[in-house]
Amino acid sequence: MSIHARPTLEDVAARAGVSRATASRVLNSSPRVSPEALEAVTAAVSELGYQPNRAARALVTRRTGAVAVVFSEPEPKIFDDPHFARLIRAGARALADVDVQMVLMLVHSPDDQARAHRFLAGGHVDGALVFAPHQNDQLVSIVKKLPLPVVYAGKPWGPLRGLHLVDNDNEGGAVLATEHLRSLGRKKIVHVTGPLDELSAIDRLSGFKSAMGIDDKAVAKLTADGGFTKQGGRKAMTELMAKVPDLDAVFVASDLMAAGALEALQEAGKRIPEDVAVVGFDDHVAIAEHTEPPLTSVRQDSDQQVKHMVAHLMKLVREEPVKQKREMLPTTLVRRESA
Amino acid sequence: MSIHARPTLEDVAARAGVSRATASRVLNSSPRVSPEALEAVTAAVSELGYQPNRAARALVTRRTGAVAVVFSEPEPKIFDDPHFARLIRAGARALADVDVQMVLMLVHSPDDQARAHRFLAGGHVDGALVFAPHQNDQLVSIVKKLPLPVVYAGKPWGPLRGLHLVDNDNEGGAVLATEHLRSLGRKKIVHVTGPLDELSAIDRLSGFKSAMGIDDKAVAKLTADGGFTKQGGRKAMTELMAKVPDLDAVFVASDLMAAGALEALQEAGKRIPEDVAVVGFDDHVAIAEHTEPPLTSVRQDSDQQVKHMVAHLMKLVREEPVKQKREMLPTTLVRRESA
DNA sequence: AGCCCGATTGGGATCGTTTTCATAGGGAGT
DNA sequence: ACTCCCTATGAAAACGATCCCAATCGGGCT
Repeated sequence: MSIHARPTLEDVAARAGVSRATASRVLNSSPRVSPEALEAVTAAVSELGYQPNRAARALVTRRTGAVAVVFSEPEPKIFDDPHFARLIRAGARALADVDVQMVLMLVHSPDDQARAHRFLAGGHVDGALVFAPHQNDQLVSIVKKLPLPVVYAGKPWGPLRGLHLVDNDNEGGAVLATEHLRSLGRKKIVHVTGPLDELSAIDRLSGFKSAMGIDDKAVAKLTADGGFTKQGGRKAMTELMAKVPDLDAVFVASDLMAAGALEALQEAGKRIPEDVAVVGFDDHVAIAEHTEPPLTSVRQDSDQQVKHMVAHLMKLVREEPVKQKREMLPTTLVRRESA
Repeated sequence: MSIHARPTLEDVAARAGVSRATASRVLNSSPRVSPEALEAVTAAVSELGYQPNRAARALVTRRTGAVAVVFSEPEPKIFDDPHFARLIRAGARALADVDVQMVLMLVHSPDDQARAHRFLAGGHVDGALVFAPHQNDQLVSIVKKLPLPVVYAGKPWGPLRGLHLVDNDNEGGAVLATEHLRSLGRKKIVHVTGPLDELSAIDRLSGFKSAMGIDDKAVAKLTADGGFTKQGGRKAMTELMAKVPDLDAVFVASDLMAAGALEALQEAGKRIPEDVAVVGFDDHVAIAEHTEPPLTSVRQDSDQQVKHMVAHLMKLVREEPVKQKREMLPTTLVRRESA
């Protein structure tokens, strides 16, 4: 090995006085190595600052050591919603922890879909984490056909048969929120939903419904769609105040919408929580702690979700058995001042 | 080639009736190949749906086909500031366009720095795009020592000798903004700065100073630090209203801060733009178009900046000559209603 | 002593490319 | 007709890991 070249396994083996094969076994923590060999190789590795060559390894193991993280979302939301930034960050971290490279793909247009298809089919990654909540998302049908391990974030639309996913307990969280409002003695509770082409929004709605013990017809009178945006939340809240003038509590299906709803309520002269109690969803700290008053919210731990997704995916990639295809993460209520 | 295995170059060559070497030459668009061979190979490639094996290629070319995109930013900002989401997205897109994988690294803690160092030194990527605007950022000194092509976004702190970077014309943009306010006949113009441990903030300040034609002492009386956050902008604005009660215009060094400043002004009963004209910086559409009133702002095109960074980096990676180490992108004024 | 067995080990093939080097095949120039 | 060169080609050697397979080495039994 020349002075400037990076050391290879050969160099390590030479230094440790063993063969390449043995050195390799140490690196892959095979049990069939003597303690002395193990020590010698370990020492050589750290003395030389050896780092395995990914490409060489990938070539022979037929694994790339990279996974794709795919966000399928019509253009603009990725900018506005801090939720995405958080998920991306969680992904970067969780994957780095298991020493896997993350290939980030943001899919907006049909063009992007085609590109994603080519890439995923091209064997450039060992698996994929897919964030595609919307109904009729072409990407999901594309990905389903691929012979590639995939773990979804939340339920994608369509049949779930055979899909691996990690979901938050949206329904349970909604029940928690609603029951909390009821336990405060609130009688007229309304609900700002997310876009109903996302199952997370639907699940939250159905949690609300069941905690209220009402049917579809009754529920329609108590809800409005806020589209998971701040503006939308504001608008939906205004709408609900017109529809249900005597409302005294609202469960809003996301913190971002709740921030909008709070503004609408306050502009209408309502005091929070005296006149109207408000509960959000996400417990997105950057939002919930800075609203006026601070927002009571249902906590879903996205970091945790992504971590589970990664762990799950790595099992699939290594063809280890997984206990269950679908994991459900609990949600909890975080009380602040708005309810 | 078996039925399910991905085709290799060997398969392509066989089908085209040439040797592996010739097929390879076609793929790398070498000039030394006959038209017939070219056509035959091209046809075979598309018939078989061949995609080169990255690992094999990486192994022999000693290039990974991946670059790191590194953000060095104390924890929380990455969530709040939509600017980051935009940069990340621009990076993902620009790199996908040149068929290079992006490895996203978010560096917050010293631990992260160590990890980044190991990774970058480990030869896992061909180069890096570095976003590290702050003073005394350890990461920059680490990265500088690495024998790795690097392109910075904006000027990192410290000596620029030998560094490659793509910067926005912050100073020019600030001049544009300030002169626009003067041309409206405003007499008492103040400035909300970004954190002065970032050179972009300093450059904007110095543009303001030179357009106002005043010295450091005078400038101190007309400025306050808003830290590039919304809350900070609000606070700085309040401070300035106390310091300069008769102010009739403000140039705010970012749109996010401008949103906060607008709130502060309006709560103090000022009409925009009648009483106080406001100009922001960034032209971050998601913000500037939705403030009340819509915000006049200095446009810097981050997508373009990232694209240039990628192009620049790829030249370095391929060891092609670059005309100039430092590129400066123009900024323009976008008029809306706030000034 | 002779044999077997399990535990370690090393040799060498292999993964799919790129790239060097040698060679074949023509046309141009004398 | 013979050389000279230039172009297009193919054979084969890398690149740096993993892993199959055979070989070695003791130790425990018979």
